[in-house]
Formats: sequence, structure tokens, C-alpha cells
Amino acid sequence: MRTSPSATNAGAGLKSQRPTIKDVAAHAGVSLKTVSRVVNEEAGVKASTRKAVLASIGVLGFRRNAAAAALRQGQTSTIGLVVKDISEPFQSSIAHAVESVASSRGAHLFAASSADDAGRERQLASSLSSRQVDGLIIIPSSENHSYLAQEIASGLAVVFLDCPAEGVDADTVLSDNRVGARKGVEHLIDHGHRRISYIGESATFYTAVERFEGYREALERHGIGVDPDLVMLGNADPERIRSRLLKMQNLSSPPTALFTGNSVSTLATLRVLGTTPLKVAHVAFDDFELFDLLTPGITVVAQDPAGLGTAAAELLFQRIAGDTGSARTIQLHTRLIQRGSGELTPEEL
Amino acid sequence: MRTSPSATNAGAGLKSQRPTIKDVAAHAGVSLKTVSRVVNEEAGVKASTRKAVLASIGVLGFRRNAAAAALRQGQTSTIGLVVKDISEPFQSSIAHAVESVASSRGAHLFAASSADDAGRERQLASSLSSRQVDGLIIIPSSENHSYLAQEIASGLAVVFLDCPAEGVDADTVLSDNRVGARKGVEHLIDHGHRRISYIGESATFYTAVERFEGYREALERHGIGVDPDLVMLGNADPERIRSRLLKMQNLSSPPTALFTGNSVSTLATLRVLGTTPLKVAHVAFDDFELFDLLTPGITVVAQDPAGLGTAAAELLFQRIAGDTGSARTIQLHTRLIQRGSGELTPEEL
DNA sequence: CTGAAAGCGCTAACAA
DNA sequence: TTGTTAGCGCTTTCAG
Repeated sequence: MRTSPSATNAGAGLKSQRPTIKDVAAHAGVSLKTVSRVVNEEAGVKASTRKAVLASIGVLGFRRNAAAAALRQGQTSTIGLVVKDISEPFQSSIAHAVESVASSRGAHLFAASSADDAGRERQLASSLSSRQVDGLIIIPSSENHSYLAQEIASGLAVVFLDCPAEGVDADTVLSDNRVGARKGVEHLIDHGHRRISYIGESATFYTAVERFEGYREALERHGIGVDPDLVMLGNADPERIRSRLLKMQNLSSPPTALFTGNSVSTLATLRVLGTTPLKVAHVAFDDFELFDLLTPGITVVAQDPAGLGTAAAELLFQRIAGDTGSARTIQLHTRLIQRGSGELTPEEL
Repeated sequence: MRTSPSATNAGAGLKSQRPTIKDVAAHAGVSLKTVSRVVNEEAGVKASTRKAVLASIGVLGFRRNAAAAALRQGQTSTIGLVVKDISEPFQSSIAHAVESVASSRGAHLFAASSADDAGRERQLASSLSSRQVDGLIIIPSSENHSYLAQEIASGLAVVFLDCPAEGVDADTVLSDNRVGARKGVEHLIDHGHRRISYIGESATFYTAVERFEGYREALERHGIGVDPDLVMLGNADPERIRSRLLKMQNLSSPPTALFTGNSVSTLATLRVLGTTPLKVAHVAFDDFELFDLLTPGITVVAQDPAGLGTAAAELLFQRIAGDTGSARTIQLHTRLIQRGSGELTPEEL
């Protein structure tokens, strides 16, 4: 299973099975440095020499050891991305965009999933940092990022995505969660709804807080109070949602519309609505493939995952390139996409 | 933006801004090797010494340079995954599974997208190999993998996923595309259909060939001939699909069912069906979130992306651990999931 | 139990 | 245009 290249000092020593720059130099009859020059496409090598070296490289199947080069240069051309779950469409779209930017800069991407666990996020960030990544993009699971202060101080570029950093001053790329949610809810209000239910995650972290706040703002601006009977936060368990929805239906003034604050809540709610007599208008935060094909189509407040990923990656590479300006926050706009479910008026239900 | 740790040889030389094992040794008053022992949790260090070293590590914020360790050890604890598009759900599920296995083995994952371009796949594989990954999982875009022969010969572990390797003898993990497609089509036949259309990719690469072959086999087993008028291969452009479907509808004997051979074709077809009078039963290859919520639900032949990823990763780590047995092919079963669209009989349409 | 020396594969700095 | 020397940060001998 292993072949050994022509060893230079074949004193019986078991060398690495891959040819090194040394092997190439010996084969081509030039010095190490000359090979290095050719490999790195440095100027100042005679065409004939270069050709000879290239030939030897081809014959021996040499490939530069990037780890060694990185060690010497102190730069790995590698960035890390810590997400919660790479299989989730929103995050895999981000990953794709980030990778695309990295790739255009000749860098590779370490992708790691934290499973929304703060300890694991921390561990991954540390581990990637010890792998000498040039920069790190983090979709935070943890509430406190002071553990990164030392790394950042010693030159690691870090960009936070989706949620802002806490405990350190660092670049951040966000969606305008609050404005988006507000506009989504106002869209329902504009269609005549006053009793609007909110189904989403517990307001214990950034995006959840912001989106619920957007809901509250929308109601407030139109003189509608938040009715706790219409608000359901936390675990998006279908059974839990079902029983809450049924309970809402039995209120003296049941909801005529609902706003779901994230994908998980939305999907769970849609599955429940399919088996429940409750008829409501519906606007969801976050778009999803196939929402257009449901009956009715689901009106959403869509984020731009590719845009988020691209912005974060470009900011990161700017920092890697040496930009030491003060920390920046970039906020991307969300977009309301009307597909039917959000345009139903109370009368049409 | 940069702090310098206590330099050992503070001759004014601008050292790396991160503390090294040498800094720790100096701080703790021990030798390099002792620090190394502590960092690597080697046995044979007096408890008090270890404690002192650990303390220095904490104070200095030392983190072992993985690149340097890798250089010395010839092992990076890193694997590469080359997919076509990480944002595609099937592939991001695979990535998640692969990462999960890697993580459990203490390894990190390089994720790279080839955009279904053979040249790019090749380039990525080479580049990752030069980064000294311990192993590589590839979802092939190219038709010939002999370019990897040299790497494999010199010890790089490679597993092919989704499509078999060509030109090299290597481990492969596949779905039983042909059997799955056959069963899907037979499911339609069992429900009384004889005129079954096939919409999928051009049979120019493995999965497309296998799935179409499954379609053919199913028909053959039931004495039905393949009618070219009912077969549409290639580019899943909605307009193209629309016109073909309308043409099929005008046949003297129009299709009563259709089988779509991949996600892209399926989604395009669903979008077209929604705006076309054509009524057909439908079975699709590959599952998709929300298929259960459409009306009717979409009956599918589902692959197991997590299973594929896990199998490939486990096989890879077996090889990395030294397993030199001959190349293996693992085939995972697909599963028919009935949701309504595939159980419609010709009479019910 | 601890340390000194050598060297992994490469590139930076300086000759020639 | 080319080569020599040193050394990146770490681990692996091999000695104490």
C-alpha cells in the first residue's frame, strides 16, 4: 500500500513515504531553494531550470507540504466556521457562501458544528485556533465570548454571525431581526388582523429576543396590546403547539393570524395546522424551500443566508489582510415575500 | 492589536505573538520536553511539575501549535470532504454525519464544494492532500479518479461516496439507486399504472444511469416497454418540463403516473404540476423536508444521507487506523415512504 | 522522572 | 540566477 520515492540519503532510514522538496532537488540536481522558488512561483528562475524542476516534480509526484510551509510562514490560508448544525439549510447556505469566498482567496474552510452547545463551541474555537486558522467565523451558541479575548488580542481574526459577540469587542454580521419581525406582523395588521399569535423560541438569546421585540413593537405601533394568551415561547414540540393552539381557539376572542418566529416553530406549526380546524393567516420568519408549493403558499420574512455568509467572510479576510480598524457591525435587511398565507383577511378565513 | 508573551531570548527580535512551548518552559523553569509531556498527557511527570507547567500554560495562554505537531508527527487529525454543493440538503446532511464521526475521533473536517466541476474536484483533492489531511471523502463530479492513484499509493486514505471511483481501486459507499428506483416504479405499477413517465438527469453518470436502469427494469419485469415519449432526461428547466408534460398529455395514451429521478427534477416538476391540468400519480427519488405537507404528500424513495456519511467516515477512519484490506463497497438500502401521491390509482386521478 | 540534541519540510535572509 | 544557513514549534530519540 505504500511506495517510497527515491530517497536522497538512502542509508536504510525509513523516510516519509511522500517525496519532499529535498527529493525533488536531488532529482533535478538543484538546491532546495530553487525548488522552493519554482513551487512558489517566485520570479528569478531560469526557464530551463524551472522546466527541469517541474519535470522532477511530475516524475516524483511531489506536492508541497502545506503544514511545513504554514509553520514557517505563520499563515495557514485556512479559516474556521463554527455553526450550530451544518445540516440545517440556513446554516449550510451560509457555509456555502463562506467557503466560496474563502476559495476565491485560496483558503480552505474548516467546518464545525457546535450542536448549539456553549461548551462545544468554545472547545471548537480553541481547537481551530490551535490549528492556526487565520480567522474564525462563529455562529454563537454561547452567551459569553470573553474566552476568545486572548486569541483575538494575539491576532486571531474573528467575526460573529447571526448573533453579536458578548464580552469581547468583535466584528459582527446580523440580520435585522427586529425590523423584519415587525414588518411581518405589521403585514398581518395591514390585512385586518388584531388578534395575532406569536409562536417562537424562549426569549433567552439574541435572535429570539429581537424577533419577539419586533412583534411587540408592531402591535404597540397599532395600539394593540400583547396578550399572553396568544404568545407561546419555547420548545417547539408539536403536541405542545397543538394543545396551545386548541386552547387559543377556545378563547372568547381567538387569534385570526399567527406569526412564527423561526424555522423549527414554523415547521412544527404547519404540521399541526394541517390537522387542526383552526384557520388563521400566517407569516413566518425565515424562508424554506417548498413554502411556495404549500396551499396556501407561506408568506415569510426571509433572511439572506448567502449574503450573511459572504459579508462575514469578506469582513474576515479584510481583517486577515491587516485591517485593524475598530470593530464593525453589518446588518443585512430581511425581505417580506408574499405567497398567500399572510394575505388572508379575517373575513376570508 | 497584538500582545507579545514573555520572550525567552528577548534580544529585541520580534517573535511570534503567541506563546510557544519554549515560553512555557522558561516560565515554569523546566525543559521543553517536560512541557511537551504535559501538553500531550504523557505519563511519567511528577504531579507537582505537571501542576506548575499547567499553571504557566494558563498564565501565558499557551495553545499548542497543531501545525508544528503535525509536521513532526506526520498526522494532522484532519480529514477532507469534497462535495458538489454543501448547501444542498442531501450533501449537508452527509457533511453533518461525517463531521460528527470525525469529531468523535478528535479530527477536524475540511469541507469543500466542487460545484460539480471535475477540474475543481481534482484541484480540491490535491490541495487538501497537500494540506496533509489524513483522509479524503469525495462525492465525485469527475469521471476519472486516476489522478488520485499516486496519493492513494503513498498512503492517503480515500473513500468515494454516492458514486463509485473510476480508474482507481478504492473504498466506496453507495445507495442502492437501481433497486430503489425499481421499487418506486413498481409501486406505481402495483397501483395500476402502465403509462409511467420518467423525468430525470441525462444518463451520463452513475446515479442517473442506475436510477433510469431501475425504471427500465421495473417496466420490463411487468411486461411494459419503455416509451421514449414518456422519458425526459437532462436539464430540469421548468419551461422545458412544462412543454414536455403538455406534449405527453396530448398523446393518444397519456401517462397516468410519473417517476422523478432526483431532487432537482422533482422540485421543478412539482412546480410545473401545480400550474398544469395534468393529473398524475407521482413517486420521487430522494426525500425532502415538507414533502409530507404538500397535497397530496409526495411518496418518495428515500436515501439515508446520514447513514451514507457515517458509513463513509467510519470506513475512512478504519483505513487511517491502518486497515489495509482490499477495497470495499458498502451499499445502503433506500426506503419507500408512502405519502399519498404514489398511491393514487389511474381511476382516482 | 527529566533534559539535550536532532530534525520533521519548508521558507526567509543572506550570500555568491 | 542560484545556493547556504538558520530556524518556524514541536516531538522523537537517547542520555542522564
